[in-house]
Amino acid sequence: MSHTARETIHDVARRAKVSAATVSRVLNESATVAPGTVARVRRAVQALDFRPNLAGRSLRAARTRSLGVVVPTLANPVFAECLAGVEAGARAHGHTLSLATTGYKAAAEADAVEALLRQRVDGLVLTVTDAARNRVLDRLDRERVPYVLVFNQLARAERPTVSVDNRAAAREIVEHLIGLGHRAIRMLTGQFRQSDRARLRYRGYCDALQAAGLEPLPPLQMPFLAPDARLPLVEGLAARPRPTAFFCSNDYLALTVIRDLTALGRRVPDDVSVAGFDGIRIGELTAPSLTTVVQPSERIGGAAVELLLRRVVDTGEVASVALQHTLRRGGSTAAVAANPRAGRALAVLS
Amino acid sequence: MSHTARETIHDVARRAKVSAATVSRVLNESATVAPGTVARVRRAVQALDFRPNLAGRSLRAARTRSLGVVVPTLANPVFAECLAGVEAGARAHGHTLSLATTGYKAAAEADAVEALLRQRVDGLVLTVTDAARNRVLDRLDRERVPYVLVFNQLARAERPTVSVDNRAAAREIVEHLIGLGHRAIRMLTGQFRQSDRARLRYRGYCDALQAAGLEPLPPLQMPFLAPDARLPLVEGLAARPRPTAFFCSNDYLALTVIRDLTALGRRVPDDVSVAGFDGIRIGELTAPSLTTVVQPSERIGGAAVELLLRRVVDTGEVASVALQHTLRRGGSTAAVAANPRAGRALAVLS
DNA sequence: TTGAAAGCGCTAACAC
DNA sequence: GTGTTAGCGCTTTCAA
Repeated sequence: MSHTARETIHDVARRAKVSAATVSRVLNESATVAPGTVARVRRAVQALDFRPNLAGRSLRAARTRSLGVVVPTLANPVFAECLAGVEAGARAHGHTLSLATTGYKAAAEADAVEALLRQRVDGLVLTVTDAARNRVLDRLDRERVPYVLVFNQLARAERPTVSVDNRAAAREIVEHLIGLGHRAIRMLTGQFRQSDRARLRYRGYCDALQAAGLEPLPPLQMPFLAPDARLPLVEGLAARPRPTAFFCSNDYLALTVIRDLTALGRRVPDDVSVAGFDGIRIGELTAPSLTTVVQPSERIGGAAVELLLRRVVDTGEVASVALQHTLRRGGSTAAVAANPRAGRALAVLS
Repeated sequence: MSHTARETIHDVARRAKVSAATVSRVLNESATVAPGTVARVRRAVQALDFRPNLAGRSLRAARTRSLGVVVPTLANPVFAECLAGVEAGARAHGHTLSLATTGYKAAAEADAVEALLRQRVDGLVLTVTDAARNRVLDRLDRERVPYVLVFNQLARAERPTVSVDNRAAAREIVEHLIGLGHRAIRMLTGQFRQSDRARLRYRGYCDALQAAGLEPLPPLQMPFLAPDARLPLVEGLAARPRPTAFFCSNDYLALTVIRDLTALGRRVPDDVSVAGFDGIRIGELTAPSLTTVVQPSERIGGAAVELLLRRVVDTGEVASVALQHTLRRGGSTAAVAANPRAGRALAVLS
């Protein structure tokens, strides 16, 4: 054993000349204890520097006052921001947090959840690749483990989620691009298989184009963090009609794409416009700031914790929360002149 | 209780017609068990979908196979990147992770550590405001709790740390600025009280200026996330000599400063140069990319876990690791012409 | 190679 | 109000 063995509740009891049960009552304020006794116990706790062992407590009490969080990656700040919200919420409610990441892999999702359940977390906050068909979530349902999905969104609210309206939001930002005069707009996403959000956002993209009487183009799917991630982009640039704008399924991808476009000799926003989705804080700091859909990621995390701890979840009623998104009209989106020459957007900062 | 009670090790034992002790031995591979018995036990585990309760295990075994992480904030991606490294390391070693953030507040540091110790984590990875004089760390030392500091750096390696050589790295980046022709270079930092790293980096700044025969200027300290954070910057711009470059104690601050400078009508890098410290990934994606010192943040987190789990830490020998930094020469740092007119840097992209 | 028994630290049920 | 008792689920002696 590495660190020194600590006093137990019995040591405190002995010193305060009470029973262990009474110490427990004082510590948890779980029953009325005579003021004098409380004082003696508190003094003993202080004197011995007593630190309750939560393993003992949770074994007996069958709850841990801990929550588990499962997100695909921390490399994308949108998840870090959400995590910050979850952490603050958990702390506000006196709960601790266990964290696992999955790298967008379904097998890793199962492992992460399993590890968290062995710890007997009181609930889970997670973002999964596909919320609609998901063995892990099916299991959680069967075992009645309270959980809330964040960012994931379901058609008929089959599971508890906290998200924005992805489809409507995507439609809005693409309509914004269309409003700027763009006609050839292409969507760039991660692997659809890995993100139900991306699929919804693609539908929003289609909605916007169709409403404007334009033909939606197939999405360009990029691999997650792959070295040759630039290839699909080169294809996209070569395709006809020559795109004047790219709508990316998330901000992190959008920033990468802007960098790659620049490296390929295209000027953003002068030659081509790029819009994102997420509203990560860093996107505000680029100049001009990234045009995007802003999700309240931190509040999404906080709301998930509220749902979980208010026990709204395991009373059987599925509570799905849709939070409001906003648009950020950054300067990175160039307006296209009324009749742009094909493949060349005029640089008019919006 | 919310979720259904699960089978215990005794249920498995009964089904496999062995004792609980034998099941434990199979699960932990802690003793040789007859092959036939192993098979029967494994089958029973499968059939019952047995999930060991880690609370029971840790109570008895006096170890949890969990690590605690304490960082100031997740809003700054440098900590998220480090956390990703810690998480991957912990997972690779079969450990789970508990997370707490402190908002750079010493009181919150104490609370976070206390909560983690009640969980009896096997070790801690943390970034504190001040590693040299720190009651919480003193306590951890006294109680022989294994821990490793990340990013914090100490003069005489009094405590185990993983960091870059902050002073030398800061000196290098400032020398880079000087090499570009800058003479009036001002340092912008968060509150010194909240970051020993910032103090070391200021010394590196001073080193560079003095070596070049220039007079170091006092640092401009900005409050963490305060709404009036722009004020010190306005002062800084007004001061004489008029600065042509700012060295920021971290990238997140640098990006904020670039945004604020732009809002104040200064063009970066044309009118004024800005350099950062950290090398957060997003900084690469801005155009032109942020000039900065790159710390291997993810590797720092991973190395901390290695130190912790290799038990290098609690064998008494303090192991401090200095990892190599690199410079990223972004385009955001303008070179100053040989004899710049006062307060006006010429826009020559480096 | 396996089982029986004890106990890790805590709290809930019951008695007084 | 407070103490006694029992036991949460697991591992670790010890004995066979």
